[in-house]
Amino acid sequence: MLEVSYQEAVEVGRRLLRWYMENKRDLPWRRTKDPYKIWVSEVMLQQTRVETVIPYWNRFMERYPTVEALATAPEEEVLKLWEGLGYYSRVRNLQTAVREVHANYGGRVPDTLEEISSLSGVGPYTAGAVLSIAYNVPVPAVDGNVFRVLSRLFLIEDDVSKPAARRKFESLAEFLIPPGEASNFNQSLMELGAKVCIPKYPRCPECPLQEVCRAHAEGMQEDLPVKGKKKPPKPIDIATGIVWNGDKVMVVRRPLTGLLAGMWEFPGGEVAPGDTHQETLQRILPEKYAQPIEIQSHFADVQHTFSHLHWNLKAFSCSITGDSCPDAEAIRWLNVWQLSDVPMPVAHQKLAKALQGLV
DNA sequence: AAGCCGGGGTA
DNA sequence: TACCCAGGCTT
Repeated sequence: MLEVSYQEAVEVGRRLLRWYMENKRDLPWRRTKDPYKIWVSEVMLQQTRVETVIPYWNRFMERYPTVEALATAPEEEVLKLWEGLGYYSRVRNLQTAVREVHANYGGRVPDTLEEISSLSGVGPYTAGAVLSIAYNVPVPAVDGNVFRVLSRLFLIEDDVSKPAARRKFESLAEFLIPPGEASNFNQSLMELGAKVCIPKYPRCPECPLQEVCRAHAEGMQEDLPVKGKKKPPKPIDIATGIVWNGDKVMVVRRPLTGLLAGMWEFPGGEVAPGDTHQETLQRILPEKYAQPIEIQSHFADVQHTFSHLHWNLKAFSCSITGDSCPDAEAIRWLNVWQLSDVPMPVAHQKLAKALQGLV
Protein backbone atom coordinates (compact mmCIF):
# COMPACT_ATOMS: atom_id res chain seq x y z
CA MET A 1 0.00 0.00 0.00
CA LEU A 2 1.21 3.47 -0.90
CA GLU A 3 2.45 5.54 2.02
CA VAL A 4 2.87 9.28 1.65
CA SER A 5 3.58 11.31 4.78
CA TYR A 6 2.19 14.74 5.48
CA GLN A 7 5.71 16.17 5.51
CA GLU A 8 6.43 14.64 2.11
CA ALA A 9 3.28 16.21 0.70
CA VAL A 10 4.23 19.62 2.07
CA GLU A 11 7.71 19.34 0.56
CA VAL A 12 6.35 18.38 -2.87
CA GLY A 13 3.87 21.25 -2.77
CA ARG A 14 6.51 23.82 -1.85
CA ARG A 15 8.93 22.68 -4.53
CA LEU A 16 6.32 22.50 -7.26
CA LEU A 17 4.73 25.87 -6.48
CA ARG A 18 8.09 27.63 -6.41
CA TRP A 19 9.14 25.98 -9.67
CA TYR A 20 5.82 26.85 -11.31
CA MET A 21 5.99 30.52 -10.38
CA GLU A 22 9.36 30.78 -12.08
CA ASN A 23 8.74 28.56 -15.11
CA LYS A 24 5.10 28.68 -16.12
CA ARG A 25 4.33 29.38 -19.76
CA ASP A 26 2.43 32.48 -20.78
CA LEU A 27 -0.61 30.74 -22.27
CA PRO A 28 -3.59 32.78 -23.49
CA TRP A 29 -6.09 31.11 -21.14
CA ARG A 30 -3.80 31.86 -18.21
CA ARG A 31 -4.45 35.55 -18.75
CA THR A 32 -8.11 35.22 -17.79
CA LYS A 33 -10.05 34.11 -14.75
CA ASP A 34 -13.31 33.75 -16.68
CA PRO A 35 -14.53 30.21 -15.87
CA TYR A 36 -16.22 29.94 -19.28
CA LYS A 37 -13.01 30.71 -21.13
CA ILE A 38 -11.02 28.32 -18.97
CA TRP A 39 -13.66 25.64 -19.51
CA VAL A 40 -13.40 26.01 -23.30
CA SER A 41 -9.62 25.72 -23.09
CA GLU A 42 -9.87 22.52 -21.04
CA VAL A 43 -12.23 20.91 -23.54
CA MET A 44 -9.99 21.86 -26.45
CA LEU A 45 -6.97 20.50 -24.58
CA GLN A 46 -8.49 17.04 -24.19
CA GLN A 47 -6.10 14.73 -26.04
CA THR A 48 -4.75 17.77 -27.87
CA ARG A 49 -1.45 19.61 -27.57
CA VAL A 50 -1.17 23.13 -26.23
CA GLU A 51 0.47 24.45 -29.40
CA THR A 52 -2.37 23.07 -31.50
CA VAL A 53 -5.05 24.57 -29.28
CA ILE A 54 -3.76 28.14 -29.02
CA PRO A 55 -4.96 29.46 -32.42
CA TYR A 56 -8.27 27.63 -32.11
CA TRP A 57 -8.89 29.07 -28.64
CA ASN A 58 -8.06 32.60 -29.80
CA ARG A 59 -10.47 32.38 -32.72
CA PHE A 60 -13.14 30.79 -30.55
CA MET A 61 -12.91 33.49 -27.89
CA GLU A 62 -13.06 36.22 -30.49
CA ARG A 63 -16.24 34.77 -31.96
CA TYR A 64 -17.84 33.48 -28.76
CA PRO A 65 -16.56 35.63 -25.86
CA THR A 66 -19.42 34.72 -23.52
CA VAL A 67 -21.63 31.82 -22.52
CA GLU A 68 -24.53 33.53 -24.25
CA ALA A 69 -22.61 33.97 -27.51
CA LEU A 70 -21.82 30.27 -27.73
CA ALA A 71 -25.24 29.21 -26.47
CA THR A 72 -26.99 31.11 -29.25
CA ALA A 73 -24.56 30.34 -32.08
CA PRO A 74 -25.57 28.14 -35.05
CA GLU A 75 -24.31 24.60 -34.57
CA GLU A 76 -22.69 24.34 -37.99
CA GLU A 77 -20.80 27.58 -37.52
CA VAL A 78 -19.39 26.29 -34.23
CA LEU A 79 -18.39 23.02 -35.87
CA LYS A 80 -16.64 24.95 -38.62
CA LEU A 81 -14.54 26.78 -36.04
CA TRP A 82 -13.61 23.42 -34.52
CA GLU A 83 -12.69 21.90 -37.91
CA GLY A 84 -9.31 20.17 -37.76
CA LEU A 85 -9.20 19.83 -33.97
CA GLY A 86 -10.70 16.34 -34.00
CA TYR A 87 -12.99 14.58 -31.55
CA TYR A 88 -15.92 16.61 -32.82
CA SER A 89 -18.33 15.30 -30.18
CA ARG A 90 -16.39 17.53 -27.79
CA VAL A 91 -17.75 20.71 -29.32
CA ARG A 92 -21.28 19.34 -29.67
CA ASN A 93 -21.25 18.39 -26.00
CA LEU A 94 -19.72 21.74 -25.10
CA GLN A 95 -22.44 23.70 -26.81
CA THR A 96 -25.11 21.51 -25.23
CA ALA A 97 -23.56 22.15 -21.81
CA VAL A 98 -23.14 25.88 -22.40
CA ARG A 99 -26.78 26.13 -23.42
CA GLU A 100 -27.72 24.46 -20.14
CA VAL A 101 -25.55 26.90 -18.18
CA HIS A 102 -27.18 29.75 -20.08
CA ALA A 103 -30.70 28.47 -19.41
CA ASN A 104 -30.42 26.98 -15.92
CA TYR A 105 -27.55 28.76 -14.20
CA GLY A 106 -28.07 32.29 -15.45
CA GLY A 107 -24.93 32.01 -17.56
CA ARG A 108 -22.66 31.38 -14.57
CA VAL A 109 -20.51 28.24 -14.79
CA PRO A 110 -21.38 26.14 -11.71
CA ASP A 111 -18.73 25.91 -8.99
CA THR A 112 -19.61 22.60 -7.35
CA LEU A 113 -18.34 19.19 -8.39
CA GLU A 114 -21.83 17.74 -8.58
CA GLU A 115 -23.28 20.46 -10.77
CA ILE A 116 -20.39 20.88 -13.17
CA SER A 117 -19.95 17.12 -13.54
CA SER A 118 -23.55 16.82 -14.67
CA LEU A 119 -22.82 18.90 -17.78
CA SER A 120 -22.29 16.98 -21.01
CA GLY A 121 -18.68 16.48 -21.94
CA VAL A 122 -17.45 17.33 -18.44
CA GLY A 123 -15.76 14.26 -16.96
CA PRO A 124 -13.59 13.86 -13.87
CA TYR A 125 -10.62 15.69 -15.32
CA THR A 126 -12.43 18.67 -16.81
CA ALA A 127 -14.61 19.10 -13.73
CA GLY A 128 -11.54 19.19 -11.50
CA ALA A 129 -9.60 21.43 -13.85
CA VAL A 130 -12.29 24.10 -14.18
CA LEU A 131 -13.16 24.09 -10.48
CA SER A 132 -9.57 24.27 -9.31
CA ILE A 133 -8.16 26.62 -11.94
CA ALA A 134 -11.08 29.04 -12.21
CA TYR A 135 -12.51 28.88 -8.66
CA ASN A 136 -9.51 27.57 -6.69
CA VAL A 137 -11.63 24.73 -5.30
CA PRO A 138 -9.33 22.06 -3.78
CA VAL A 139 -10.23 19.15 -6.07
CA PRO A 140 -7.82 17.05 -8.13
CA ALA A 141 -7.42 17.38 -11.92
CA VAL A 142 -5.71 14.22 -13.11
CA ASP A 143 -4.76 14.13 -16.77
CA GLY A 144 -2.08 12.22 -18.65
CA ASN A 145 0.62 14.53 -17.31
CA VAL A 146 -0.42 14.01 -13.71
CA PHE A 147 -0.57 10.23 -14.14
CA ARG A 148 3.00 10.34 -15.36
CA VAL A 149 4.37 12.72 -12.72
CA LEU A 150 2.72 11.00 -9.78
CA SER A 151 3.47 7.47 -10.98
CA ARG A 152 7.15 8.40 -11.09
CA LEU A 153 7.27 10.59 -8.00
CA PHE A 154 5.75 7.87 -5.82
CA LEU A 155 6.74 4.86 -7.94
CA ILE A 156 3.22 3.64 -8.55
CA GLU A 157 3.14 0.67 -10.92
CA ASP A 158 -0.64 0.39 -11.31
CA ASP A 159 -1.91 0.34 -14.91
CA VAL A 160 -3.13 3.91 -15.32
CA SER A 161 -5.64 2.85 -17.99
CA LYS A 162 -7.68 1.07 -15.31
CA PRO A 163 -10.45 2.97 -13.52
CA ALA A 164 -9.26 1.71 -10.12
CA ALA A 165 -5.88 3.30 -10.72
CA ARG A 166 -7.49 6.59 -11.67
CA ARG A 167 -9.25 6.78 -8.31
CA LYS A 168 -5.98 6.08 -6.55
CA PHE A 169 -4.20 8.89 -8.39
CA GLU A 170 -7.08 11.26 -7.74
CA SER A 171 -7.05 10.71 -4.00
CA LEU A 172 -3.29 11.16 -3.98
CA ALA A 173 -3.49 14.32 -6.07
CA GLU A 174 -6.14 15.72 -3.72
CA PHE A 175 -4.02 14.93 -0.66
CA LEU A 176 -1.09 16.85 -2.14
CA ILE A 177 -2.94 20.14 -2.77
CA PRO A 178 -1.45 22.83 -0.50
CA PRO A 179 -4.15 24.82 1.34
CA GLY A 180 -5.43 27.69 -0.78
CA GLU A 181 -3.24 26.76 -3.76
CA ALA A 182 -5.42 24.37 -5.77
CA SER A 183 -5.25 26.41 -8.95
CA ASN A 184 -1.50 26.91 -9.03
CA PHE A 185 -0.69 23.46 -7.70
CA ASN A 186 -2.81 21.53 -10.18
CA GLN A 187 -1.39 23.55 -13.04
CA SER A 188 2.13 23.04 -11.72
CA LEU A 189 1.71 19.25 -11.84
CA MET A 190 0.55 19.43 -15.46
CA GLU A 191 3.21 21.95 -16.41
CA LEU A 192 5.94 19.74 -14.95
CA GLY A 193 4.58 16.78 -16.91
CA ALA A 194 4.53 18.82 -20.11
CA LYS A 195 7.97 20.40 -19.87
CA VAL A 196 10.19 18.28 -17.58
CA CYS A 197 8.66 14.95 -16.60
CA ILE A 198 7.99 14.08 -20.24
CA PRO A 199 7.17 10.58 -21.56
CA LYS A 200 10.56 9.81 -23.13
CA TYR A 201 13.90 10.90 -21.70
CA PRO A 202 12.56 12.93 -18.76
CA ARG A 203 14.71 15.92 -17.88
CA CYS A 204 15.48 14.81 -14.34
CA PRO A 205 18.53 17.09 -13.88
CA GLU A 206 16.31 20.15 -14.15
CA CYS A 207 13.41 18.73 -12.14
CA PRO A 208 12.51 20.40 -8.83
CA LEU A 209 11.38 17.02 -7.50
CA GLN A 210 14.46 15.01 -8.44
CA GLU A 211 15.69 14.68 -4.84
CA VAL A 212 12.33 13.40 -3.64
CA CYS A 213 11.39 11.28 -6.66
CA ARG A 214 11.09 7.59 -5.80
CA ALA A 215 11.35 6.39 -9.41
CA HIS A 216 14.49 8.44 -9.96
CA ALA A 217 16.03 6.95 -6.82
CA GLU A 218 15.46 3.49 -8.29
CA GLY A 219 16.34 4.47 -11.86
CA MET A 220 12.85 3.49 -12.96
CA GLN A 221 11.57 6.79 -14.35
CA GLU A 222 11.72 5.50 -17.93
CA ASP A 223 9.52 2.53 -17.04
CA LEU A 224 6.61 4.58 -15.71
CA PRO A 225 3.73 5.06 -16.00
CA VAL A 226 2.51 1.55 -16.72
CA LYS A 227 -0.27 1.51 -19.29
CA GLY A 228 -1.87 -1.18 -21.40
CA LYS A 229 -0.96 -1.35 -25.07
CA LYS A 230 -3.53 -0.36 -27.63
CA LYS A 231 -4.56 -2.06 -30.83
CA PRO A 232 -3.37 -0.86 -34.24
CA PRO A 233 -5.85 1.03 -36.47
CA LYS A 234 -8.17 -1.16 -38.49
CA PRO A 235 -7.76 -0.61 -42.27
CA ILE A 236 -10.93 0.37 -44.14
CA ASP A 237 -11.39 0.92 -47.87
CA ILE A 238 -13.53 3.95 -48.73
CA ALA A 239 -14.97 4.72 -52.16
CA THR A 240 -15.77 8.38 -52.80
CA GLY A 241 -17.50 10.12 -55.69
CA ILE A 242 -16.69 13.62 -56.89
CA VAL A 243 -20.11 14.09 -58.46
CA TRP A 244 -20.29 17.03 -60.83
CA ASN A 245 -23.28 19.04 -61.95
CA GLY A 246 -21.96 21.90 -64.04
CA ASP A 247 -19.41 23.71 -61.89
CA LYS A 248 -20.81 22.31 -58.64
CA VAL A 249 -20.01 19.14 -56.74
CA MET A 250 -22.15 17.19 -54.32
CA VAL A 251 -21.40 17.05 -50.60
CA VAL A 252 -23.47 15.17 -48.07
CA ARG A 253 -23.81 15.50 -44.34
CA ARG A 254 -22.75 12.63 -42.10
CA PRO A 255 -25.13 11.36 -39.40
CA LEU A 256 -25.27 13.36 -36.18
CA THR A 257 -23.80 10.49 -34.18
CA GLY A 258 -20.71 8.36 -34.59
CA LEU A 259 -17.55 9.06 -36.52
CA LEU A 260 -17.12 12.67 -37.70
CA ALA A 261 -20.68 13.42 -36.66
CA GLY A 262 -22.43 16.18 -38.55
CA MET A 263 -19.55 16.98 -40.87
CA TRP A 264 -19.83 17.35 -44.65
CA GLU A 265 -18.02 15.10 -47.10
CA PHE A 266 -18.06 13.84 -50.66
CA PRO A 267 -20.56 10.98 -51.02
CA GLY A 268 -19.53 7.34 -50.91
CA GLY A 269 -18.98 4.65 -48.38
CA GLU A 270 -17.08 1.65 -47.15
CA VAL A 271 -16.01 -0.95 -49.70
CA ALA A 272 -17.40 -4.37 -48.82
CA PRO A 273 -14.96 -7.32 -48.82
CA GLY A 274 -14.55 -8.65 -52.36
CA ASP A 275 -15.91 -5.50 -54.02
CA THR A 276 -13.94 -2.89 -55.90
CA HIS A 277 -14.14 0.82 -55.19
CA GLN A 278 -15.99 1.38 -58.47
CA GLU A 279 -18.55 -1.31 -57.73
CA THR A 280 -19.14 0.24 -54.35
CA LEU A 281 -19.81 3.66 -55.87
CA GLN A 282 -22.13 2.21 -58.51
CA ARG A 283 -24.13 0.54 -55.76
CA ILE A 284 -24.14 3.23 -53.06
CA LEU A 285 -24.65 6.49 -54.95
CA PRO A 286 -27.83 5.62 -56.87
CA GLU A 287 -29.18 3.80 -53.84
CA LYS A 288 -28.71 6.74 -51.49
CA TYR A 289 -29.35 9.61 -53.84
CA ALA A 290 -31.89 8.12 -56.25
CA GLN A 291 -30.09 9.02 -59.47
CA PRO A 292 -28.00 6.87 -61.84
CA ILE A 293 -24.31 7.72 -61.75
CA GLU A 294 -21.62 7.40 -64.37
CA ILE A 295 -18.08 6.94 -63.14
CA GLN A 296 -15.75 8.85 -65.41
CA SER A 297 -12.21 8.70 -64.16
CA HIS A 298 -10.01 8.08 -61.17
CA PHE A 299 -9.38 11.40 -59.41
CA ALA A 300 -7.17 10.92 -56.36
CA ASP A 301 -6.20 8.64 -53.48
CA VAL A 302 -6.15 9.75 -49.88
CA GLN A 303 -4.79 7.89 -46.90
CA HIS A 304 -5.82 9.06 -43.46
CA THR A 305 -5.18 7.49 -40.07
CA PHE A 306 -7.48 7.94 -37.09
CA SER A 307 -6.79 6.69 -33.59
CA HIS A 308 -8.64 3.43 -34.18
CA LEU A 309 -8.88 3.06 -37.97
CA HIS A 310 -7.08 3.77 -41.21
CA TRP A 311 -8.90 5.01 -44.31
CA ASN A 312 -7.69 3.93 -47.72
CA LEU A 313 -9.82 6.26 -49.82
CA LYS A 314 -10.14 6.26 -53.60
CA ALA A 315 -12.03 9.11 -55.26
CA PHE A 316 -13.57 9.05 -58.74
CA SER A 317 -14.97 11.84 -60.85
CA CYS A 318 -18.62 11.11 -61.58
CA SER A 319 -21.62 12.65 -63.27
CA ILE A 320 -25.33 12.26 -62.85
CA THR A 321 -26.97 10.60 -65.82
CA GLY A 322 -30.54 11.07 -64.58
CA ASP A 323 -32.66 14.08 -65.40
CA SER A 324 -32.54 15.81 -62.03
CA CYS A 325 -30.14 16.49 -59.23
CA PRO A 326 -30.95 14.99 -55.88
CA ASP A 327 -31.97 17.63 -53.39
CA ALA A 328 -32.37 17.11 -49.68
CA GLU A 329 -31.51 18.63 -46.35
CA ALA A 330 -28.39 16.50 -46.06
CA ILE A 331 -27.20 17.27 -49.59
CA ARG A 332 -25.58 20.42 -50.90
CA TRP A 333 -24.23 21.40 -54.30
CA LEU A 334 -21.22 23.69 -53.95
CA ASN A 335 -18.59 25.12 -56.21
CA VAL A 336 -15.01 24.32 -55.27
CA TRP A 337 -14.53 27.53 -53.28
CA GLN A 338 -17.72 27.07 -51.29
CA LEU A 339 -16.30 23.76 -50.07
CA SER A 340 -14.23 25.81 -47.63
CA ASP A 341 -17.38 27.13 -45.96
CA VAL A 342 -18.61 23.82 -44.53
CA PRO A 343 -16.94 21.73 -41.84
CA MET A 344 -15.20 18.75 -43.47
CA PRO A 345 -12.96 15.97 -42.11
CA VAL A 346 -9.31 16.44 -42.95
CA ALA A 347 -9.33 13.47 -45.33
CA HIS A 348 -11.98 15.20 -47.46
CA GLN A 349 -10.33 18.59 -47.08
CA LYS A 350 -7.43 17.04 -48.97
CA LEU A 351 -9.79 16.25 -51.86
CA ALA A 352 -11.35 19.71 -51.70
CA LYS A 353 -7.94 21.30 -51.89
CA ALA A 354 -7.04 19.16 -54.90
CA LEU A 355 -10.25 20.33 -56.63
CA GLN A 356 -9.44 23.97 -55.88
CA GLY A 357 -6.00 23.40 -57.35
CA LEU A 358 -7.57 22.44 -60.67
CA VAL A 359 -9.02 25.88 -61.19
C1' DA B 1 -13.74 -3.41 -18.86
C1' DA B 2 -13.38 -2.45 -23.51
C1' DG B 3 -14.36 0.07 -27.59
C1' DC B 4 -15.32 4.34 -29.97
C1' DC B 5 -13.98 9.00 -31.10
C1' DG B 6 -9.33 12.97 -34.75
C1' DG B 7 -5.47 14.87 -35.76
C1' DG B 8 -0.84 16.07 -35.30
C1' DG B 9 3.94 16.26 -33.13
C1' DT B 10 7.87 13.66 -31.73
C1' DA B 11 11.85 10.19 -31.21
C1' DT C 1 6.99 3.00 -36.90
C1' DA C 2 5.03 3.85 -32.16
C1' DC C 3 3.66 6.76 -28.70
C1' DC C 4 0.99 10.25 -26.74
C1' DC C 5 -1.35 14.36 -26.14
C1' DA C 6 -4.58 19.28 -19.85
C1' DG C 7 -10.36 12.65 -21.87
C1' DG C 8 -15.38 11.48 -22.20
C1' DC C 9 -19.11 8.63 -23.71
C1' DT C 10 -21.26 4.25 -24.81
C1' DT C 11 -22.06 -0.52 -24.40
